[in-house]
Amino acid sequence: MGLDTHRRAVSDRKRAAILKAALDNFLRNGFSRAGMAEIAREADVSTATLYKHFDSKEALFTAVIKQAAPSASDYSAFLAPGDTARDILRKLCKAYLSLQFEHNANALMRIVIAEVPGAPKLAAEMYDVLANRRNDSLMAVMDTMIERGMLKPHDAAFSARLGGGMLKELFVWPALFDADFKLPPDTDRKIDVLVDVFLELYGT
Amino acid sequence: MGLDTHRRAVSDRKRAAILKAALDNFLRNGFSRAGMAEIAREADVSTATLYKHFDSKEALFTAVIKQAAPSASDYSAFLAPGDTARDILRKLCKAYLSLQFEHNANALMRIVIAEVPGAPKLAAEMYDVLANRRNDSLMAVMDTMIERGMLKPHDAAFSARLGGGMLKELFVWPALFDADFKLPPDTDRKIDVLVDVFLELYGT
Amino acid sequence: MGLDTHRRAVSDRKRAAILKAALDNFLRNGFSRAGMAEIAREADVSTATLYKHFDSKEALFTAVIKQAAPSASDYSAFLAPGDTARDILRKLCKAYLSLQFEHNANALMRIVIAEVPGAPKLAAEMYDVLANRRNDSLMAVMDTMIERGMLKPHDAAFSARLGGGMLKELFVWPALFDADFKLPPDTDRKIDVLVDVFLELYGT
Amino acid sequence: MGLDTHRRAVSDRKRAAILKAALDNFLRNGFSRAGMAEIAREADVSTATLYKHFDSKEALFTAVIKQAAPSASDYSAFLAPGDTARDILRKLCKAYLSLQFEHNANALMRIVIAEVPGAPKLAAEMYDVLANRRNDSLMAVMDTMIERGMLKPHDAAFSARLGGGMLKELFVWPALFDADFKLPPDTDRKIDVLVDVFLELYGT
DNA sequence: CATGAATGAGTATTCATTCAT
DNA sequence: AATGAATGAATACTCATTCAT
Repeated sequence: MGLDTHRRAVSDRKRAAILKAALDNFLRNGFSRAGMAEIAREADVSTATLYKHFDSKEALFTAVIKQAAPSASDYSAFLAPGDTARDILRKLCKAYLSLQFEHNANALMRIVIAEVPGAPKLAAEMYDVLANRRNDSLMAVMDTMIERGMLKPHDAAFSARLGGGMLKELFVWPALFDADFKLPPDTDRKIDVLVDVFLELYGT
Repeated sequence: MGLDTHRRAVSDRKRAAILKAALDNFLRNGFSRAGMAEIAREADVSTATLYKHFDSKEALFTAVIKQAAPSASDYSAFLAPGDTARDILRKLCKAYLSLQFEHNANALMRIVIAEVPGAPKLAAEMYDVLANRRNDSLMAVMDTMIERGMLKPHDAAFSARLGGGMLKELFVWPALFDADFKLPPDTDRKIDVLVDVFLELYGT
Repeated sequence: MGLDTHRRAVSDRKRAAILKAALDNFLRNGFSRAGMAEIAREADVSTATLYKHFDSKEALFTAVIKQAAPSASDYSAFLAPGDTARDILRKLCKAYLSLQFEHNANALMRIVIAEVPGAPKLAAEMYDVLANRRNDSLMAVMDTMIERGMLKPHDAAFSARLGGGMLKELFVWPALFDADFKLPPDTDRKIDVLVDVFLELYGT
Repeated sequence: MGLDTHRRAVSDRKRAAILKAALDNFLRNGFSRAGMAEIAREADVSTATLYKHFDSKEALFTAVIKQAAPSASDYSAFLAPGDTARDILRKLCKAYLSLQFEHNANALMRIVIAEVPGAPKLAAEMYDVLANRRNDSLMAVMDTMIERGMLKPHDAAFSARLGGGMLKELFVWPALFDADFKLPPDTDRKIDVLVDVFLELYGT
């Protein structure tokens, strides 16, 4: 038991080290230029051990993506009692962006997109996580806001996409084409404008 | 002289053949999986000749992208005399999408995005062509529409991005993650909804 | 003591399991394609235990071969009282072939032959078992038949080889080059012909 | 033309060098232990060039075997006018053995046998060359000897196999299990004995 | 004494690029 | 100017063997 526990612990530590090294390497080099030997070396692990944990380069990549991909956070936490619709929408936007700009989500998306022709399934999964699920979360929040009379009744599935699309246009799209893109200083102001537009359409 | 002319002509023809073969190959395989030997073979040219024309795989890639990037069409042609604002906006949307979905623009964007870390300048140029210039064109149209009283006065630079962002969200974003994505059958209806939203915001 | 006995028994059982698994694996895959890890797994034993019993892959191979080599059966049992020379020779042939085609003797020979350059001593031993000893047995039977007047006096050491050679030509040689070779349906008829030839040479 | 001729010549020389180096290497190491890089180095050629000439290790091996395998010589040359049956049979035996013991035929056969489980087709081809075709040649000679009254009428297809089987038993079989086996000094005497046996069965 | 995770050397194959003709 | 054969470095993956627990 003590043995097994220890082994499990060591194994988990190695697995984590591999995932970290792999994330670094993939971010630096993309998928095809990343090298298994280099990843193993950077994780202080032999190549064989690496392959014990992950069957192939693709499997490793998938694991990296799945771990690093921003999981859909629970936006319902944003429905604080005293907040106005404007407050909530602002917070949603900021949460969306922080989710996207932390954890290297933009860079990972670039890599996934690069692999679309070779790994369509992976790309589809990523799209599901990055777009569909996050949209569902947003939609749930809006439905609640409608129920509470904070937004006028409308198709929240659509307006959620609309909101997401506006954010992407201003912040994600440029980041896709520029590895050095950072959220600009006037981000808050831009978010305010977007929220205004949204409220003009759907506010009560 | 006639000889030189002839040689030049032959050389130009080969260059064109190489560019075409390379485009095909990059679209099929992405950058890293594309092969210089295969491109040369498909262009009916020796590898040495290929390297006479393009110094490296990267140089060839850059040339291919620059040539293939869809040039910003002149949207001003859409300002037909008898059209309503709704008519014009609809046509704009369709023109935008046809530009995006023909000539493999989605696939090209995928490849460029994939190479962002390795070729940042190229990516920036592409973004300029694919986003900024097209936005400028859209903005010009909208400015005219404002002048003509078809839209209420507003910041057209912003509303043009808003419109582009909405289109991308519904049609370009999914295409980025799915090589087989086609414009859905209800595209026209969706465009109508987007136009409605736009007009609710900016219509007179 | 009882403990030691028990341990010894367990150890012997594991050793036997390893040998069995190894034989299976070598027969399926040949020497170089066989894998120590797979053998250990199939023997329900850890690789370390496997190496406790056998120092190396080669050592394991040697042990497997030595155990699996068909021991020279006692052909003297075939000298039944009422049988004619023809009867006895027929039975000898059939016994020879059954020894060769059961217990994977052909496959074993293939593997040993394959490893001749790497394990010359083992191969020599195998040849001794597979050819010399069996020939000695045959020779002994023939000497007895000569004594009893069932064959005319001659060099039995040679005629025994002659008989073995004829059988090998028809049945063993093809099996060496075809893993799926089975004894043909007309085997008995062919044996009769061979016996006829033999009797024409050495019969009384 | 001059260019092409030169290139062809260089290419052929390299191909030959590769085949020679590969033969050496396969004989030394067998199939699985042989290394493409080492073969390339020994042939003074890059690995890529090696792969230009032969698609894979298996393809190279097949080519080596096919080139080195002793082609069925034309035994009809042995039917000299003044020779007795005994003379002819002796010469046939010697020719058979010289074919088998030159050109490393025994070692090559060992390698092919080793690869039977992994490359059954190759093994079948080898068997055809090494056994069937040579037997056909022998049979043809015997048929002629029968026609000329030098042997009594009989099934030459069978007697040819019989003769081949006897030779194999004495000379090829031991060579298969002993890489250092050489034709013994009393080979001629043994051949004489075999010929005697054969003539006792089929002589006139 | 048994375990199985870890090792690291080893291998076939590919590909952008160069160079002799 | 054009060829295409040649290069050699690079890479994902395997496997017999060892060692800490």
